Parts: sequence; structure tokens; C-alpha cells
Amino acid sequence: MPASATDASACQVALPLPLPQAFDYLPAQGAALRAAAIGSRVRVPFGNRELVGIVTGFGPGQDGAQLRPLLGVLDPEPLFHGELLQSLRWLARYTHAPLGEVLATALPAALRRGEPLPDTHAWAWQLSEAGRTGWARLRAGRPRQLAERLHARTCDEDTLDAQAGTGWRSAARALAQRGLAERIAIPANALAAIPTAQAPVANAEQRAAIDAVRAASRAGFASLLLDGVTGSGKTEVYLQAIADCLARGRQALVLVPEIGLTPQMLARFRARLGVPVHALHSGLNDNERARVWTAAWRGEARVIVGTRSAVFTPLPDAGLIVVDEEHDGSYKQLDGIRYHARDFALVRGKALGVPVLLGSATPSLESLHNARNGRHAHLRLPHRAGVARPPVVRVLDVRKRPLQAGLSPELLASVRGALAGDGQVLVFKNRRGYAPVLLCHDCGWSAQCRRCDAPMTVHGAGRRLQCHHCGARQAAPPACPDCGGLALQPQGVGTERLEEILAEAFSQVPVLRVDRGSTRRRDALEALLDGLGDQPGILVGTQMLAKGHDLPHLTLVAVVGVDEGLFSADFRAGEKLAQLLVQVAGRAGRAHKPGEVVLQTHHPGHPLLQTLVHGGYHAFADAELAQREEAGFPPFAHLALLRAEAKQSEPAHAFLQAAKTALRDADPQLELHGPLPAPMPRRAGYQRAQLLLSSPDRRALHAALEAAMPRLYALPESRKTRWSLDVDPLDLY
DNA sequence: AGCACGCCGACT
DNA sequence: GTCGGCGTGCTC
Repeated sequence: MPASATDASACQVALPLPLPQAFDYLPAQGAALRAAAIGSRVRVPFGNRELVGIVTGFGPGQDGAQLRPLLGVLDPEPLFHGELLQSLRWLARYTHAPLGEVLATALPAALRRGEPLPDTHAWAWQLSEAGRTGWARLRAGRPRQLAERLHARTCDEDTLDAQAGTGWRSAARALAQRGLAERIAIPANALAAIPTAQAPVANAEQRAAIDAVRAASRAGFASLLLDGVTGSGKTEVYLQAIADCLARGRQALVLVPEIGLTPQMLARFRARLGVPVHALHSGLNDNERARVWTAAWRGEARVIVGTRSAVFTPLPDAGLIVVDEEHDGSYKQLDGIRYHARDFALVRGKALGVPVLLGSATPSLESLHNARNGRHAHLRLPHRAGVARPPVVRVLDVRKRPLQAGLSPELLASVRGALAGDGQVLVFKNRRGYAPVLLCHDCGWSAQCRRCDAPMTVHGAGRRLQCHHCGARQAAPPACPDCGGLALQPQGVGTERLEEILAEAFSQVPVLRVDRGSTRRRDALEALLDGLGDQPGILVGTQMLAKGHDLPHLTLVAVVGVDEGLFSADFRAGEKLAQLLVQVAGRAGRAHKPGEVVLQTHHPGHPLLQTLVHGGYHAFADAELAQREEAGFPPFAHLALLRAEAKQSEPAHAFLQAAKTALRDADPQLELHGPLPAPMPRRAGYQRAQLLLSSPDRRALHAALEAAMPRLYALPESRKTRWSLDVDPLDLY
């Protein structure tokens, strides 16, 4: 019997579950329910619980299956439609992840839970009737200053945060208590921030880059690689391109690495652009995130600056996407849906028909490759803007030199010299803690993590042990657990120990340690650096110091412990080290003082260091690209990594072995390596293994995955192991 | 992923 | 005699 038209029309819903299929429901019935539309959130019964899903289509109901009705339609109009929905469907196909999980990842948590779209009005302060007539009688002080500002114009709270200093809230409360001022809600797009800074005159290179973005905007989609050395003024190019975009009445989305989104940087954007700048970062709570997302969805937010997940911001009036520090590894999500925000930004730019501007002083080899084969326009800013000179780089051979906590006498002399010249010094060491290993000098025992195949890092000047992989902590043993000897010694050097040694050697200046251990809170770094001011002093730190905060008084950057990075097995280790070195070196001599960089190493002749020091980053990139081509690694081949972990290693291996068979059946040509134990086989009590897929042809790789995925979900082994697929893995860990 | 159902050990 | 361990099966 043929089904009637209404029977045939089941509503397909993508649910946030690790299941590949959509689920069908009976469409909403009755006057109380809105009609479901593709892209709307709906509440559905699922087993004996309720879930929030997204309508992805309508079709014939499944044969025989008993459809249950939708419980409710949550949105009067679809949250996802047009370009964003289309791009997210692409992302689900590309990552081979369930669409429901991708759509859930793209929503702020509050909306994922089914909460209604929040109000997006901003709060502003204005003088009351009494305030307008009476403010002039106030005596001098903070409340009067604020009243004067509000007399000139109503101010929104973001602007006050940016321009009125930290104490404005108590001043506002004081005015409100006396009935002189009031807090009012205004629509976000009614705000007009007044630029407080003028655009500097761009130099010829910046001008050319700005013009290129402008020309690209007229043409629709274009991808542009802004390849500019540190201090060349990339941000100025972004600002003028964004200003152009705003002038055309369009929205701009700016992605920055987590560490790059500093209050300093936001303040600069706010000072220059004549509209509110909406920040999206990990410091916001669920409601604040949902508000910014919704303001963008409504077209009210015109400039959105955010970290990785901001790439999912809806942009109904898109005009430009900027990805700052495009080489940065934090753009890749490492769990859940493993997307790369830079790559997804390019996909969205193409679908939106707007230019995507990728900026970096050390572009990823992928982007350089794309620039060379013509996929990206290549814009270069090879010179520092203004008067700043590039730093002088010196490779310090420390073979056979006496080392004190890993520091050579020559390096200490350089530090002394820089301090004597009233400069600040950055000592860079990419190793947190006091020492990487606790060793028994009598029997050779070392402290290993109980749940990981890794040594525990020594903290607290030797008193505590911590595993950097699973977070386990314990007190350091007073004696060797193996031989009972008392000769336990911290081996190697971390930032804590460097801080200790340097504080001892240079007791006349402040020594500040900056790493994830010392600056847990968001503003802690700000406060620390503000405290230092322009006084001579020493900063000891990890990657955290390689970018982000401006350090205008640095005259010496001393890099200690490059050697660990020179011989890593990972194919991307060289690229990461080169980028890190160039980024750290770029911090020296930003203002008027010339900068010096000292690289202390036992391998002064290593090709990476030689190429980098004598030829610069591009010479390194040329050599590295040639090697990647030779070895068949990205960007000349495409990778996917299937990972599996379980309490015992057998189920993980069995799953990967079965997966290998499925993939082999799908494409006998596909290169498959494994299953092999992961480089660190045991982590947090789980045995980990992986299967690497590689192909010179991206299409072939994806076709094989597409064909094999349903089989992977269906494998009985898949239930006994936690598994995930990482397309374009950044490292093979 | 959750959640129920279902069949085997140490506890009120 | 029960509470609870996690194996396995299902969810429109």
C-alpha cells in the first residue's frame, strides 16, 4: 500500500551522538507546535531520555520503524541555514564525523542544551534627567569624571571597560545611587564606538597588501597569505582591511591563537575600529558565548575576534575572515571533532565569497606550498616597520663548556651585558617544572608515572612530582624506593630551576617565571609584566612567551635547550622548532633598542640551525619542503590517523587490525602503516595504538574512509575500545 | 554517548 | 538472601 504524502514526510534529525545516522521523527502536529524547518533545533524523545537535535531534512519514514513525534520545535527560524549549514555538512564529510556531533560542536553550550536565543542588547550608561542638570555640581573625583564622559555621550560597558579605566563601575554605582545615572539596554548594532586612535600611514609594502585584500573583496573569495616578519605591521594590514570591510557594511571575523588574544590586542582593535569588537575566548561563560554567537547570527556583531571555535560564528553579512598566526597549532582541535580552524575558515570564505587573509611570520609549510602553487596570493612584508632593526642571531657552541644548570658562562655574560645596558632579558626554555626527571644516583632508578609511560617532572625545587601527561601529583620520595639510597637528584633543567639559578646569579634584578604553572589566571601575566615595567629584569619562560604580549624592552633573547627539538622523530618537529625559534627571536629589539638572540646548543652545525640562521625561515622552509616531498609527507601526501585506546592493548589492536582490513577492502592501493603502539604507549592508564593512512591523492583517501566508516562503527571490536579518526593529524601522537 | 537489561561475587 | 560489577544491545 503506498504511503500517503503526510506519512512519507518524516523529519530527519541529527543528534549529538557518536552514531553515523540521522533519526526520523513524526513532524510536529497541532497548533501549539511550530513547523520544523531544516536547521531548527528540536527536542526529541530518544530511548527514555530527551535530546536536542537539528533538523537536517525530510523524507520517507523508515520502513517498519515506529516513528515517535517531535516534542517541540525550539527555534522560530532555523539557527543553521545557507552557508554555515552547507559548510558544516562539508566539515562532517571531511572529518568523517557524525553530522549531529559537528552541529553540536558548532553551537555554544547554552544553545546546544536547548536554551532560547538570548537577548543581544548591550548595557550602556547614560545620565538621568537629574544627572544632566546636576552633574556639574559634583566635586572632583571618579564619579564626576564618569559623569562628564556620559554627558558627552551615552557609553556602552565595553567602551567604558576599554576607555574609562578599571574603577568606572564603582563610580557608576555611586552616580546611580544618587539618581544621576542609569543603566539601559540598547541593541548591539546601535552602538557606535568612537575610534580613539588614528590609523598610522602605511608603508609601501603594507599599502600593497591592503590594496590586494581590497581588490580580492571585489572579486569574492580569495585566499591571501600575508607573510610578514615579526614587527612588519601585519596587524595594521588586518585593521585597515577590517575597516574597509566595515565601510562596505560587512562583518569581519578574526581568528587568533588562544595566547594571542590578549587584552592589549583587543584594546588596539577597539581603539581603531568605530564599532564594538566582540571577543570569543575561553574566559567567557556559557551565556556570554551564546550572546556573542547570537549577536553575530542576527548581524548585530560586526567584528568578532575569537579563538579556534569562533570559526563557527554565523556571518550573515560576511565581508572578511582573518586568521592571525595561521601556522599556530592551537587552531587544530585535538579531541571530539578534530577540525582545523584555519582550513575550515578557508572553506567558509569560499562558500561565503569573501577573502580569507592568513597572516604569519612563519607560515605553515602547507600555506607556503599553497602560495607557491598559486592557491594563495602571496603578500610579503619582509621588513620591520618603523625604525626597529632585526635582531642579531648568534649560535653559541657549548660543547665541552662548563654548564651551570645548563647555562654556559658565555650565555651568563651576555645576560649580564644586556642587564648592564638597562635591557630586559628573555631566557626561553620549552620545559616546565624544576627538572624533567628525578634520578637515583646510586642505582639508576627514576620516578615514572604510575599510569603513563613517562617520567614524572620534578616541581617545587625537588619536593613534588607531577606527570605532565595525566596530571598525577605526589610528593617526591625522601629516599630511593628501589635501593633506599638518599642520592635522589633532579636531572636536567626546567623553567623553575632556571628561575632559581638566575635569581641567585642576578639578585639585583627581578626574575619572573612565565609558564602555565606560574600564570594560571588569565590576567596574571598582564599583572606580572606590568609590575616589571621598563626596569631591567629577566623573564624565564616556555612557549607562552613566544607570542602574545608585547615586550618592548627586551634586548636579549637567550634560547636554552634547542637540542631536545633537533632530533625528534615526528615529521613536523623541525617545522615546529623553526617556527618557535623565529617567533621567540622576533621578540628581541622591538622598539628602539637593537636586539640580540643567543642560541645555546651542542649541535651548532645542525642543518636546521645553519639554514635558519644563515638563510632565514624561507630557506629553512625550502629545504624542509624538499624533504617532505622526498619522504612523501604533507603537504605532498595526505594523512589520516586512526587511534584506539583501551585498558588492555589487545582490544585496541584488534580493532585497528579489523579496521585495516576494512580499509584495505575499500582501497587496496591505500598506504596503511600499523597498527603500531603510539609513541607513548600508555597514557593515563590506557594502552594506545594507531593506524596511519597515507595517500598522495586526497580524494582516494577520503573515498576509502567514506566506504569503510560504516563498517568501523559496526565492528564488534569497536565497542571494546575508545577510538577516533584524525584527518590531517598535526602530530602522529 | 547514555541507559537498561542481565547474569555472577562479597556484604547488610 | 540482596547490592552491584560491567558485557552487550538499542536508541527513530
